[in-house]
Amino acid sequence: MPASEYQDIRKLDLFAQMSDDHFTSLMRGAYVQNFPAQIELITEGEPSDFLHIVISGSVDLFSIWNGRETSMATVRPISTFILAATINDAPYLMSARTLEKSRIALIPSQDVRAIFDADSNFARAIVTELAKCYRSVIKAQKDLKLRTSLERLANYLLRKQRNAGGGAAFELNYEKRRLASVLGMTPENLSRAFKGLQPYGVTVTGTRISIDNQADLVRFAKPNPLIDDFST
Amino acid sequence: MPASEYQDIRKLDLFAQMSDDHFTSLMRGAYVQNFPAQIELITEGEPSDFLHIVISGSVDLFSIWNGRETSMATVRPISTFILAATINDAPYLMSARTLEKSRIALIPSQDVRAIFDADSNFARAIVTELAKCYRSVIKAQKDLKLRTSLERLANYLLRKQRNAGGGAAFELNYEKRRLASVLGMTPENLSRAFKGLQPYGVTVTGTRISIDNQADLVRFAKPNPLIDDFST
DNA sequence: CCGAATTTTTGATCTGGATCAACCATTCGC
DNA sequence: GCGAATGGTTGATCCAGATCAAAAATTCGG
Repeated sequence: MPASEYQDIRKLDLFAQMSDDHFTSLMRGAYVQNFPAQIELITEGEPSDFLHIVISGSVDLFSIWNGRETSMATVRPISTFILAATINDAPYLMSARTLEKSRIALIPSQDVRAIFDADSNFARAIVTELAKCYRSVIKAQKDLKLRTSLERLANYLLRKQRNAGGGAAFELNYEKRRLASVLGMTPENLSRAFKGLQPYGVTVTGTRISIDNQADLVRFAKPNPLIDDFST
Repeated sequence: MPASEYQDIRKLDLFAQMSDDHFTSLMRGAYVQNFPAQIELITEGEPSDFLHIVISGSVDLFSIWNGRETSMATVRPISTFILAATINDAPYLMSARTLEKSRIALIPSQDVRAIFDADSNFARAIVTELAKCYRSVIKAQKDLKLRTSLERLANYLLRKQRNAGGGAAFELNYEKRRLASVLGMTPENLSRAFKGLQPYGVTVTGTRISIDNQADLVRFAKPNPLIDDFST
């Protein structure tokens, strides 16, 4: 692994406080890889051999039962996924695929468990991360159960806008059918939903979104930190 | 706190392995209270001052947005709730209210965080518990998103049957309206769903369920360990 | 650049489950 | 034991979103 990347990982909340020794031994078995879009990284039911960390890009966690598929969550940089399975040495509950070109770090699960027991700062950080993951799932569930698809899209656009820098126009960086899946709806309904947001000043040109009337859209979307704020 | 309850709490996975000293000091700041039905215990958005443990009765975790309310989970004895908020010292994401007369233990969150740092067995137990909670939420979400209400009920009955010893007949120990809420449907639809399972050999007499054709019901329900097995 | 494959959009229809409104069946307080 | 409250069932209607079908737009391999 390149030294610069090594330092980048070291800076993550998860690893920042642990001892040098432990960090080094954790990284000895780790590697970082680039993946194109639409690559299946893990499959539900398999044993959890590696803790995954999204360095850049984004990953869709999804699940299949009886021929039906549903998207469960999106993981964005910089965050781990399948931490719970790693910790409990249990099979993955979800499959994961890249939504776009992504850079992923993989750390052997047994190393994570071993160092967890040896380094209390690392243990503390794991707990914080796990609690964060738990809370984001709850937020996603609230988004899904309390909002219509139109409201979900409106709030998604506002979040996206914010982490694109806050300007009126920004790029949607994946295909609309993927976005539909992420938002828990069909491509047809996403298309209709975009039309439904026109009265609130949203214009769509290909993958470019423009929010022409911020106040109106916010009034309609009613964003709420207990659903939309990923930092808490 | 009565000695028997003290022992019950001590037996929880979360507290079983920690030192006597630390357990005692954790309990010193704790108190136990009886609440009537329909009392709001916590409100989403508030800071998480106490870790809650349901000793008897049951508690509904729910959330409200824009005038709409949805039930997120039901907590039954003996288990904790809002552990993630306690650990991260973050605001509650859900509100909680008693469904029936309930006895609840409250442990100051700052004590939990302090002992977490001092007792590594407790830290380990917290992580395991948190990972378990995370995985149950994921399973519940898969149950909800991938299955129809009829399929959810069928799988619920099979799980319940297994817990009750595996015999063909067993008692439903919930009121049906509570069961409906747990399964994420209205009482009306639960009633219809029970009728819908008759062709698969399910008969209902009051709160007594009888599964007359196990193979048929299993073939319809398609239970899956990655959704229905609460132990992993 | 061109034709084919893939997305996206639009329109029509269907469906699972919610809601509303009655009507039975228990349970409970007096 | 009786009326009232609560819980459960049944039927009718409604709605968000899925599905199906087909046209329009875009992307991509050669």
